Amino acid sequence: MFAKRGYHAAKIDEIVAAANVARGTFYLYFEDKRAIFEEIVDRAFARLGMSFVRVDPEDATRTVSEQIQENIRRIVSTLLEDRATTKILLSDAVGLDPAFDRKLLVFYEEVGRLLEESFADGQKLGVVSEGDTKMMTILTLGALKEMLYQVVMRGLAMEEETIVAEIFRFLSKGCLRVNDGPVGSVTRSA
Amino acid sequence: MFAKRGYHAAKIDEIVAAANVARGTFYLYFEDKRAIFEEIVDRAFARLGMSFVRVDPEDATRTVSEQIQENIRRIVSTLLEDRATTKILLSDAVGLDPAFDRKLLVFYEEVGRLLEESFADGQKLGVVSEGDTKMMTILTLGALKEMLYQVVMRGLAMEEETIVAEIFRFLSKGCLRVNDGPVGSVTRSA
DNA sequence: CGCAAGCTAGACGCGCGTGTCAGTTCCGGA
DNA sequence: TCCGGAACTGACACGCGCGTCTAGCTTGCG
Repeated sequence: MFAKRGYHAAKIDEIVAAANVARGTFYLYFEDKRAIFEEIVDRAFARLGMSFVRVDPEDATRTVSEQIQENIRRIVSTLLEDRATTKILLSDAVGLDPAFDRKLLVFYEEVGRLLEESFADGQKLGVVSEGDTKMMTILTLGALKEMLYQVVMRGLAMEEETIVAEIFRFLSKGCLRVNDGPVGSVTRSA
Repeated sequence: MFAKRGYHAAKIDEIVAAANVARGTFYLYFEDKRAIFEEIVDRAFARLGMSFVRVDPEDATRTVSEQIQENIRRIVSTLLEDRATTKILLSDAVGLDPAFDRKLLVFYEEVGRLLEESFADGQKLGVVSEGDTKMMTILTLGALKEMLYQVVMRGLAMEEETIVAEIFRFLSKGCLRVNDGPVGSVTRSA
Protein backbone atom coordinates (compact mmCIF):
# COMPACT_ATOMS: atom_id res chain seq x y z
CA MET A 1 0.00 0.00 0.00
CA PHE A 2 2.81 2.41 0.80
CA ALA A 3 4.32 1.72 -2.59
CA LYS A 4 1.02 2.05 -4.38
CA ARG A 5 -0.38 5.14 -2.66
CA GLY A 6 2.46 6.80 -0.81
CA TYR A 7 2.91 7.05 2.94
CA HIS A 8 0.30 9.68 3.66
CA ALA A 9 -2.30 8.44 1.24
CA ALA A 10 -2.04 4.87 2.51
CA LYS A 11 -4.70 4.62 5.21
CA ILE A 12 -4.54 2.09 7.99
CA ASP A 13 -7.90 0.80 6.83
CA GLU A 14 -6.45 0.05 3.42
CA ILE A 15 -3.41 -1.64 4.89
CA VAL A 16 -5.38 -3.97 7.13
CA ALA A 17 -7.85 -4.68 4.35
CA ALA A 18 -4.99 -5.64 2.05
CA ALA A 19 -3.53 -7.83 4.78
CA ASN A 20 -6.91 -9.46 5.45
CA VAL A 21 -6.62 -8.59 9.07
CA ALA A 22 -8.70 -6.52 11.42
CA ARG A 23 -7.74 -3.07 12.55
CA GLY A 24 -7.13 -4.22 16.11
CA THR A 25 -4.86 -7.03 15.04
CA PHE A 26 -2.65 -4.58 13.22
CA TYR A 27 -2.04 -2.69 16.43
CA LEU A 28 -1.08 -5.89 18.19
CA TYR A 29 1.90 -6.16 15.90
CA PHE A 30 2.84 -2.56 15.22
CA GLU A 31 3.05 0.40 17.54
CA ASP A 32 1.61 2.69 14.90
CA LYS A 33 1.64 3.49 11.21
CA ARG A 34 5.15 4.82 11.33
CA ALA A 35 6.43 1.63 12.92
CA ILE A 36 5.38 -0.67 10.12
CA PHE A 37 6.86 1.72 7.61
CA GLU A 38 10.09 1.87 9.51
CA GLU A 39 10.27 -1.90 9.66
CA ILE A 40 9.86 -2.14 5.92
CA VAL A 41 12.65 0.33 5.37
CA ASP A 42 14.95 -1.28 7.93
CA ARG A 43 14.56 -4.69 6.35
CA ALA A 44 15.17 -3.27 2.90
CA PHE A 45 18.35 -1.61 4.08
CA ALA A 46 19.54 -4.79 5.68
CA ARG A 47 18.99 -6.74 2.49
CA LEU A 48 20.52 -4.06 0.35
CA GLY A 49 23.52 -3.71 2.60
CA MET A 50 24.35 -7.35 1.95
CA SER A 51 24.51 -6.80 -1.80
CA PHE A 52 27.77 -4.95 -1.66
CA VAL A 53 30.95 -6.90 -1.89
CA ARG A 54 34.25 -5.11 -1.67
CA VAL A 55 36.34 -5.32 -4.81
CA ASP A 56 39.49 -7.36 -4.28
CA PRO A 57 42.21 -6.55 -6.82
CA GLU A 58 44.24 -9.54 -5.61
CA ASP A 59 41.51 -11.98 -6.57
CA ALA A 60 42.97 -14.22 -9.25
CA THR A 61 39.68 -15.69 -10.37
CA ARG A 62 37.96 -12.51 -11.48
CA THR A 63 39.18 -9.21 -12.87
CA VAL A 64 38.41 -5.93 -11.19
CA SER A 65 36.10 -5.14 -14.05
CA GLU A 66 34.17 -8.34 -13.51
CA GLN A 67 33.92 -7.70 -9.81
CA ILE A 68 32.55 -4.22 -10.39
CA GLN A 69 29.95 -5.52 -12.78
CA GLU A 70 29.15 -8.25 -10.29
CA ASN A 71 28.43 -5.58 -7.72
CA ILE A 72 26.25 -3.54 -10.00
CA ARG A 73 24.39 -6.68 -10.94
CA ARG A 74 23.81 -7.66 -7.35
CA ILE A 75 22.54 -4.23 -6.35
CA VAL A 76 20.27 -3.88 -9.35
CA SER A 77 19.02 -7.40 -8.85
CA THR A 78 18.25 -6.88 -5.17
CA LEU A 79 16.35 -3.70 -5.87
CA LEU A 80 14.38 -5.08 -8.78
CA GLU A 81 13.49 -8.22 -6.90
CA ASP A 82 11.04 -6.42 -4.68
CA ARG A 83 9.93 -3.41 -6.63
CA ALA A 84 7.29 -2.27 -4.19
CA THR A 85 9.88 -1.89 -1.47
CA THR A 86 12.24 -0.14 -3.84
CA LYS A 87 9.51 2.33 -4.66
CA ILE A 88 9.15 3.03 -0.99
CA LEU A 89 12.87 3.61 -0.58
CA LEU A 90 13.10 5.82 -3.62
CA SER A 91 10.19 8.06 -2.98
CA ASP A 92 8.05 7.61 0.10
CA ALA A 93 10.83 7.46 2.62
CA VAL A 94 12.36 10.73 1.49
CA GLY A 95 11.33 13.80 3.41
CA LEU A 96 8.89 12.03 5.69
CA ASP A 97 10.21 13.51 8.85
CA PRO A 98 13.57 14.64 10.19
CA ALA A 99 14.22 11.47 12.20
CA PHE A 100 13.54 9.30 9.22
CA ASP A 101 15.63 11.44 6.96
CA ARG A 102 18.55 10.92 9.31
CA LYS A 103 18.12 7.18 8.98
CA LEU A 104 18.21 7.40 5.20
CA LEU A 105 21.12 9.77 5.39
CA VAL A 106 23.13 7.42 7.55
CA PHE A 107 22.61 4.53 5.16
CA TYR A 108 23.36 6.68 2.16
CA GLU A 109 26.57 7.91 3.73
CA GLU A 110 27.57 4.39 4.60
CA VAL A 111 27.19 3.37 0.98
CA GLY A 112 28.82 6.57 -0.16
CA ARG A 113 31.83 6.06 2.05
CA LEU A 114 32.29 2.51 0.84
CA LEU A 115 32.06 3.55 -2.78
CA GLU A 116 34.32 6.51 -2.29
CA GLU A 117 36.99 4.37 -0.66
CA SER A 118 36.70 1.95 -3.53
CA PHE A 119 37.22 4.77 -5.98
CA ALA A 120 40.24 5.99 -4.03
CA ASP A 121 41.72 2.48 -3.99
CA GLY A 122 40.97 2.20 -7.67
CA GLN A 123 42.81 5.40 -8.42
CA LYS A 124 45.97 4.00 -6.83
CA LEU A 125 45.58 0.91 -8.98
CA GLY A 126 44.91 3.01 -12.04
CA VAL A 127 41.49 1.53 -12.67
CA VAL A 128 39.70 4.72 -11.72
CA SER A 129 40.30 8.04 -13.38
CA GLU A 130 41.78 11.08 -11.68
CA GLY A 131 39.38 13.47 -10.05
CA ASP A 132 37.33 14.09 -6.96
CA THR A 133 36.19 10.71 -5.64
CA LYS A 134 33.40 12.27 -3.61
CA MET A 135 32.00 13.75 -6.77
CA MET A 136 32.30 10.47 -8.62
CA THR A 137 30.44 8.78 -5.83
CA ILE A 138 27.58 11.22 -5.99
CA LEU A 139 27.30 11.11 -9.75
CA THR A 140 27.54 7.34 -9.84
CA LEU A 141 24.89 6.83 -7.20
CA GLY A 142 22.70 9.40 -8.89
CA ALA A 143 22.91 7.64 -12.22
CA LEU A 144 22.16 4.29 -10.63
CA LYS A 145 19.30 5.68 -8.61
CA GLU A 146 17.67 7.34 -11.57
CA MET A 147 17.97 4.23 -13.66
CA LEU A 148 16.20 2.21 -11.00
CA TYR A 149 13.68 4.96 -10.50
CA GLN A 150 12.69 4.87 -14.13
CA VAL A 151 12.38 1.12 -14.13
CA VAL A 152 10.54 0.77 -10.86
CA MET A 153 8.42 3.91 -10.70
CA ARG A 154 7.65 4.35 -14.34
CA GLY A 155 7.72 0.82 -15.57
CA LEU A 156 10.53 1.33 -18.04
CA ALA A 157 10.85 -2.11 -19.61
CA MET A 158 14.41 -3.21 -19.63
CA GLU A 159 16.34 -6.41 -19.19
CA GLU A 160 18.22 -6.55 -15.94
CA GLU A 161 21.35 -7.54 -17.81
CA THR A 162 21.01 -4.61 -20.19
CA ILE A 163 20.70 -2.23 -17.29
CA VAL A 164 23.83 -3.58 -15.70
CA ALA A 165 25.72 -3.43 -18.98
CA GLU A 166 24.67 0.12 -19.78
CA ILE A 167 25.46 1.41 -16.33
CA PHE A 168 28.87 -0.18 -16.50
CA ARG A 169 29.48 1.29 -19.92
CA PHE A 170 28.44 4.72 -18.71
CA LEU A 171 30.75 4.53 -15.71
CA SER A 172 33.58 3.27 -17.89
CA LYS A 173 33.45 5.59 -20.80
CA GLY A 174 30.96 8.33 -20.06
CA CYS A 175 28.90 9.34 -23.04
CA LEU A 176 30.50 12.43 -24.54
CA ARG A 177 33.35 12.28 -27.03
CA VAL A 178 34.37 15.90 -27.14
CA ASN A 179 38.05 15.62 -26.51
CA ASP A 180 39.17 19.19 -26.27
CA GLY A 181 39.21 18.69 -22.53
CA PRO A 182 39.12 22.30 -21.35
CA VAL A 183 37.51 21.74 -18.00
CA GLY A 184 40.25 23.68 -16.28
CA SER A 185 41.81 20.58 -14.80
CA VAL A 186 43.67 19.39 -17.87
CA THR A 187 44.89 15.82 -18.00
CA ARG A 188 47.33 15.92 -15.16
CA SER A 189 49.77 13.25 -16.31
CA ALA A 190 50.83 14.70 -19.63
CA MET B 1 8.00 26.64 4.33
CA PHE B 2 7.52 23.82 1.84
CA ALA B 3 11.26 23.64 1.35
CA LYS B 4 11.98 23.77 5.05
CA ARG B 5 9.34 21.36 6.33
CA GLY B 6 8.02 19.43 3.38
CA TYR B 7 4.55 19.65 1.86
CA HIS B 8 2.62 17.82 4.53
CA ALA B 9 4.50 19.19 7.49
CA ALA B 10 4.14 22.76 6.29
CA LYS B 11 0.95 23.98 7.93
CA ILE B 12 -1.10 26.82 6.51
CA ASP B 13 -0.64 28.60 9.82
CA GLU B 14 3.10 28.50 9.35
CA ILE B 15 2.87 29.70 5.79
CA VAL B 16 0.69 32.67 6.59
CA ALA B 17 2.80 33.50 9.63
CA ALA B 18 5.92 33.51 7.48
CA ALA B 19 4.14 35.72 4.97
CA ASN B 20 2.91 38.08 7.68
CA VAL B 21 -0.61 37.64 6.51
CA ALA B 22 -3.76 36.31 8.11
CA ARG B 23 -5.23 32.96 7.33
CA GLY B 24 -8.19 34.44 5.51
CA THR B 25 -6.02 36.56 3.27
CA PHE B 26 -4.19 33.51 2.11
CA TYR B 27 -7.43 32.00 0.85
CA LEU B 28 -8.21 35.16 -1.11
CA TYR B 29 -5.17 34.51 -3.24
CA PHE B 30 -5.02 30.74 -3.37
CA GLU B 31 -7.75 28.21 -3.80
CA ASP B 32 -6.17 25.91 -1.28
CA LYS B 33 -2.85 24.60 -0.04
CA ARG B 34 -2.29 22.59 -3.15
CA ALA B 35 -2.76 25.64 -5.36
CA ILE B 36 0.09 27.64 -3.89
CA PHE B 37 2.34 24.64 -4.13
CA GLU B 38 1.39 24.10 -7.73
CA GLU B 39 2.09 27.71 -8.56
CA ILE B 40 5.56 27.44 -7.06
CA VAL B 41 6.29 24.35 -9.12
CA ASP B 42 4.86 25.81 -12.32
CA ARG B 43 6.98 28.91 -12.02
CA ALA B 44 10.06 26.87 -11.30
CA PHE B 45 9.45 24.75 -14.37
CA ALA B 46 8.96 27.81 -16.50
CA ARG B 47 12.24 29.28 -15.32
CA LEU B 48 14.07 25.99 -15.65
CA GLY B 49 12.70 25.38 -19.12
CA MET B 50 14.36 28.55 -20.30
CA SER B 51 17.80 27.37 -19.20
CA PHE B 52 18.15 24.88 -21.99
CA VAL B 53 19.68 25.98 -25.23
CA ARG B 54 19.95 23.53 -28.06
CA VAL B 55 23.49 22.74 -29.08
CA ASP B 56 24.31 24.05 -32.56
CA PRO B 57 27.22 22.22 -34.18
CA GLU B 58 27.35 24.86 -36.96
CA ASP B 59 28.04 27.64 -34.50
CA ALA B 60 31.44 29.03 -35.43
CA THR B 61 31.94 30.99 -32.22
CA ARG B 62 31.81 28.12 -29.76
CA THR B 63 32.68 24.44 -29.92
CA VAL B 64 30.16 21.75 -29.15
CA SER B 65 32.05 21.03 -25.97
CA GLU B 66 31.73 24.65 -24.89
CA GLN B 67 28.06 24.71 -25.69
CA ILE B 68 27.44 21.60 -23.64
CA GLN B 69 29.28 23.04 -20.69
CA GLU B 70 27.36 26.25 -21.17
CA ASN B 71 24.14 24.29 -20.85
CA ILE B 72 25.22 22.46 -17.76
CA ARG B 73 26.32 25.74 -16.25
CA ARG B 74 23.02 27.40 -16.99
CA ILE B 75 20.98 24.59 -15.52
CA VAL B 76 23.08 24.29 -12.41
CA SER B 77 23.07 28.02 -12.00
CA THR B 78 19.32 28.32 -12.31
CA LEU B 79 18.74 25.59 -9.79
CA LEU B 80 21.25 26.87 -7.29
CA GLU B 81 19.95 30.41 -7.57
CA ASP B 82 16.81 29.62 -5.64
CA ARG B 83 17.66 26.65 -3.49
CA ALA B 84 14.42 26.54 -1.61
CA THR B 85 12.47 26.03 -4.79
CA THR B 86 14.94 23.44 -5.98
CA LYS B 87 14.43 21.54 -2.76
CA ILE B 88 10.74 21.53 -3.43
CA LEU B 89 11.23 20.21 -6.94
CA LEU B 90 13.66 17.54 -5.85
CA SER B 91 11.79 16.14 -2.94
CA ASP B 92 8.41 17.55 -1.96
CA ALA B 93 6.83 17.47 -5.37
CA VAL B 94 7.56 13.80 -5.92
CA GLY B 95 4.78 11.40 -5.04
CA LEU B 96 2.40 14.01 -3.72
CA ASP B 97 -0.57 12.79 -5.68
CA PRO B 98 -1.20 11.18 -9.06
CA ALA B 99 -2.20 14.40 -10.79
CA PHE B 100 0.89 16.16 -9.61
CA ASP B 101 3.10 13.27 -10.54
CA ARG B 102 1.81 13.51 -14.08
CA LYS B 103 2.83 17.14 -14.21
CA LEU B 104 6.34 16.30 -13.09
CA LEU B 105 6.41 13.41 -15.48
CA VAL B 106 5.46 15.58 -18.43
CA PHE B 107 8.21 18.07 -17.67
CA TYR B 108 10.73 15.34 -17.09
CA GLU B 109 9.85 13.71 -20.38
CA GLU B 110 10.11 17.02 -22.17
CA VAL B 111 13.61 17.44 -20.86
CA GLY B 112 14.41 13.82 -21.49
CA ARG B 113 13.27 14.00 -25.08
CA LEU B 114 15.34 17.10 -25.73
CA LEU B 115 18.42 15.55 -24.21
CA GLU B 116 17.90 12.28 -25.99
CA GLU B 117 17.58 13.99 -29.35
CA SER B 118 20.74 15.89 -28.60
CA PHE B 119 22.52 12.65 -27.84
CA ALA B 120 21.24 11.13 -31.06
CA ASP B 121 22.39 14.16 -33.06
CA GLY B 122 25.69 13.97 -31.25
CA GLN B 123 26.16 10.34 -32.20
CA LYS B 124 25.86 11.24 -35.89
CA LEU B 125 28.45 13.93 -35.39
CA GLY B 126 30.66 11.56 -33.45
CA VAL B 127 30.66 13.65 -30.30
CA VAL B 128 28.56 11.16 -28.38
CA SER B 129 29.54 7.56 -27.87
CA GLU B 130 27.64 4.60 -29.26
CA GLY B 131 24.94 3.14 -27.11
CA ASP B 132 21.35 3.53 -26.06
CA THR B 133 20.57 7.25 -25.96
CA LYS B 134 17.55 6.74 -23.71
CA MET B 135 19.80 5.10 -21.19
CA MET B 136 22.36 7.87 -21.44
CA THR B 137 19.65 10.39 -20.86
CA ILE B 138 18.46 8.68 -17.72
CA LEU B 139 21.93 8.21 -16.33
CA THR B 140 22.95 11.76 -17.15
CA LEU B 141 19.88 13.30 -15.58
CA GLY B 142 20.30 11.07 -12.58
CA ALA B 143 23.87 12.14 -12.04
CA LEU B 144 22.95 15.79 -12.40
CA LYS B 145 19.98 15.45 -10.11
CA GLU B 146 21.93 13.73 -7.38
CA MET B 147 24.68 16.29 -7.53
CA LEU B 148 22.18 19.09 -7.05
CA TYR B 149 20.40 17.11 -4.39
CA GLN B 150 23.56 16.83 -2.36
CA VAL B 151 24.34 20.51 -2.70
CA VAL B 152 20.85 21.79 -2.06
CA MET B 153 19.44 19.29 0.42
CA ARG B 154 22.54 18.45 2.34
CA GLY B 155 24.50 21.63 2.04
CA LEU B 156 27.44 20.07 0.28
CA ALA B 157 29.77 23.04 -0.12
CA MET B 158 31.01 23.27 -3.66
CA GLU B 159 31.82 25.97 -6.14
CA GLU B 160 29.31 26.21 -8.92
CA GLU B 161 32.12 26.13 -11.44
CA THR B 162 33.60 23.01 -9.87
CA ILE B 163 30.27 21.26 -10.08
CA VAL B 164 29.92 22.09 -13.74
CA ALA B 165 33.46 20.96 -14.46
CA GLU B 166 33.13 17.67 -12.62
CA ILE B 167 29.81 16.81 -14.20
CA PHE B 168 31.24 17.52 -17.62
CA ARG B 169 34.27 15.42 -16.87
CA PHE B 170 32.08 12.57 -15.69
CA LEU B 171 29.95 12.72 -18.80
CA SER B 172 33.03 12.89 -21.01
CA LYS B 173 35.18 10.21 -19.56
CA GLY B 174 33.19 8.28 -17.01
CA CYS B 175 35.19 7.28 -14.00
CA LEU B 176 36.33 3.70 -14.48
CA ARG B 177 39.48 2.79 -16.39
CA VAL B 178 39.03 -0.93 -16.71
CA ASN B 179 39.54 -1.42 -20.41
CA ASP B 180 38.77 -5.03 -20.90
CA GLY B 181 35.39 -3.94 -22.20
CA PRO B 182 33.48 -7.21 -21.89
CA VAL B 183 30.06 -5.74 -21.44
CA GLY B 184 28.72 -7.82 -24.27
CA SER B 185 28.63 -4.94 -26.69
CA VAL B 186 32.32 -4.77 -27.47
CA THR B 187 33.70 -1.67 -29.12
CA ARG B 188 31.75 -1.84 -32.29
CA SER B 189 34.16 -0.03 -34.61
CA ALA B 190 37.17 -2.30 -34.27
C1' DC C 1 -15.85 -30.47 26.71
C1' DG C 2 -13.82 -26.26 28.32
C1' DC C 3 -10.30 -23.00 28.55
C1' DA C 4 -6.99 -19.80 26.72
C1' DA C 5 -4.98 -17.36 23.09
C1' DG C 6 -5.52 -15.03 19.02
C1' DC C 7 -8.37 -12.81 16.12
C1' DT C 8 -12.63 -9.97 14.35
C1' DA C 9 -15.73 -6.19 13.69
C1' DG C 10 -16.66 -1.82 14.26
C1' DA C 11 -17.92 2.07 17.22
C1' DC C 12 -15.82 5.94 19.13
C1' DG C 13 -13.00 9.71 20.98
C1' DC C 14 -9.57 12.64 20.10
C1' DG C 15 -6.37 15.82 17.97
C1' DC C 16 -5.33 18.38 14.23
C1' DG C 17 -5.36 21.12 10.35
C1' DT C 18 -8.03 22.89 6.69
C1' DG C 19 -11.10 26.07 4.68
C1' DT C 20 -14.95 29.48 5.79
C1' DC C 21 -17.24 33.54 6.97
C1' DA C 22 -19.00 37.35 9.61
C1' DG C 23 -16.78 41.15 11.05
C1' DT C 24 -13.07 44.84 11.08
C1' DT C 25 -9.74 47.95 9.12
C1' DC C 26 -7.89 50.56 5.44
C1' DC C 27 -8.00 53.88 1.86
C1' DG C 28 -9.27 56.85 -1.97
C1' DG C 29 -12.64 59.85 -3.87
C1' DA C 30 -16.49 63.10 -3.37
C1' DT D 1 -15.59 64.63 6.73
C1' DC D 2 -17.87 60.90 5.33
C1' DC D 3 -18.87 56.96 2.47
C1' DG D 4 -18.26 52.61 0.04
C1' DG D 5 -15.71 49.08 -1.58
C1' DA D 6 -11.60 46.43 -1.25
C1' DA D 7 -8.44 44.19 1.56
C1' DC D 8 -7.69 41.79 5.50
C1' DT D 9 -8.61 39.25 10.01
C1' DG D 10 -8.94 35.32 13.18
C1' DA D 11 -12.31 32.39 15.70
C1' DC D 12 -14.71 28.49 14.48
C1' DA D 13 -16.94 24.37 12.40
C1' DC D 14 -16.12 20.52 9.96
C1' DG D 15 -14.03 16.32 8.21
C1' DC D 16 -10.77 12.94 8.52
C1' DG D 17 -7.92 9.46 9.94
C1' DC D 18 -5.48 7.47 13.80
C1' DG D 19 -5.34 4.68 17.66
C1' DT D 20 -8.31 2.49 21.38
C1' DC D 21 -11.47 -0.51 23.23
C1' DT D 22 -15.11 -3.84 24.05
C1' DA D 23 -17.82 -7.76 23.06
C1' DG D 24 -17.94 -11.76 20.68
C1' DC D 25 -16.05 -15.48 17.60
C1' DT D 26 -12.68 -19.23 16.12
C1' DT D 27 -9.20 -22.50 16.80
C1' DG D 28 -6.16 -25.68 19.06
C1' DC D 29 -5.08 -28.41 22.89
C1' DG D 30 -5.30 -30.88 27.25
